[in-house]
Amino acid sequence: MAETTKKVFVKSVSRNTLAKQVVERIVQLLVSGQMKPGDKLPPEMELMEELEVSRPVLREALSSLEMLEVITRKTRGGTYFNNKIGSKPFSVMLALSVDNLQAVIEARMALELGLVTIAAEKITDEELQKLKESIDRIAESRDNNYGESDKEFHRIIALSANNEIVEGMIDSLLIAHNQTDRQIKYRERELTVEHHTAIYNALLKRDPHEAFTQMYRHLKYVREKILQTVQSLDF
Amino acid sequence: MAETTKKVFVKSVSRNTLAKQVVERIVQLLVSGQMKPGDKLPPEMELMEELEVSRPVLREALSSLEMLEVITRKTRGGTYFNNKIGSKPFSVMLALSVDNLQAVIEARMALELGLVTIAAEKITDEELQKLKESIDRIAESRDNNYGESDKEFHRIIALSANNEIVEGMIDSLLIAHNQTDRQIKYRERELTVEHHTAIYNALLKRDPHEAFTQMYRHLKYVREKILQTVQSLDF
DNA sequence: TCGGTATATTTGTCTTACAATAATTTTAAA
DNA sequence: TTTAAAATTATTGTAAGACAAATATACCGA
Repeated sequence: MAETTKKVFVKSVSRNTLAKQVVERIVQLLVSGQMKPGDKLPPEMELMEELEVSRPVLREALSSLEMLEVITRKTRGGTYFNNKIGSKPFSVMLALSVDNLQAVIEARMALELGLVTIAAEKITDEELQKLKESIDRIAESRDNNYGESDKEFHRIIALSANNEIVEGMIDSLLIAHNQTDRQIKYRERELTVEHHTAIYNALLKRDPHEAFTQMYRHLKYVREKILQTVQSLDF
Repeated sequence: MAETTKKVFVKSVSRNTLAKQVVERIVQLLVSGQMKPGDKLPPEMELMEELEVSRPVLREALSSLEMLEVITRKTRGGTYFNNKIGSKPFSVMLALSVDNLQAVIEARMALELGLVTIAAEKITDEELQKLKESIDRIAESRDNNYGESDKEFHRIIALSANNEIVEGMIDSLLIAHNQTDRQIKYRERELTVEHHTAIYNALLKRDPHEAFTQMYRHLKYVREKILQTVQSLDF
């Protein structure tokens, strides 16, 4: 408590609240390797002393980290670093882009094009099997309400890339244009099945280029379809 | 203050703190279209009343939203919704994956493969010009210290896709394996220039497939190089 | 050994007070 | 009248302390 001769010099670009500094210091525990994902953090009382901040400030920092899904807190159970990146932060952030449908679609495009390429390198036989089943479900659907199976198809591919960082983002993006998706009147089932099958076959051959090519064709179609539909709704 | 007969029924999967609920409600203002990016939020006092929570709880929620770069706060200036998704949240979250270099690289791969494809549809002449300059800087560098120009090349392409959602993520990813990047002893300048030039030419032709192909070739090389290097350091 | 009960630890929420910042208004000078 | 300086005030930032709620742990009895 004696001296407080620090904190003088960085008056950096974006305002530095105490809570932000605390977040930064806690994150550094991971970056510097002092703590690892899954580790338990000290209780708030200890952290307050160690970091020399009041409880509200500390709690603002911890709340933020919890919202970012970097930590998990449980009453009486303590606070732990999570093991991998979560998906909710993305959906929250995506709220800023709700009125920019094109950005959402193209973000999804960008991700899926990359992921299908990597998936072609890695996909397992079981995943291929599940892919096939999701195609069959679409083909057999009598009504035109196969939206869930459609999403499932894309989700399986994303997961096949087996990348913990990007996994969460896909879901948020797929969900994001759910609303629009639902408004597409003519679901052209046969075309969807044809596209999906082509992608599936490319993955079966473990051919990254072909997988990319087929996915690109498919997503260009989806993009056009969605943007068309929205346009006709807005004007 | 009279009755408090609500909040009874959802005891959902992940524990619902008041702060989280407040975040959700504020985000809904955007999703429902009641408020738009750039809009000013009511001062804390009003929000407390409206949402019927104490100030610390409200402030935990606002802190979280600020950390997610969904809002910006300024002392005495008020609180505003931001206009687009930011990049810092990603770098914070990435802290959980510091020890998973492969995931970082492949996340970058996935994103860049998709982005270069979309960039090929959209890139402007000015951006092409800047790309060419960044290649020249690498070619002319006498030492082997062209890391910045290298990153610049990839950054320009990412920005050319002109997608506000993905923009932020690339920076975080490029920075993330900066450390490793720096440890690569043999920077094979000529090969880098050759790869970059091939990508540039594809973009010049606005050829998405060719752009993808060349970027894939390049990134496969980068991935192998980095993983090799790290392996030789760790063991 | 098992099952229930009590205890204590840890996170969750609220109230109040004051500090710091900067937008706004007022005042004074040119 | 315009401009610049100074005072005011609205708004966010930080702190302290108290109590509530939840539950992991220890304890006790059957």
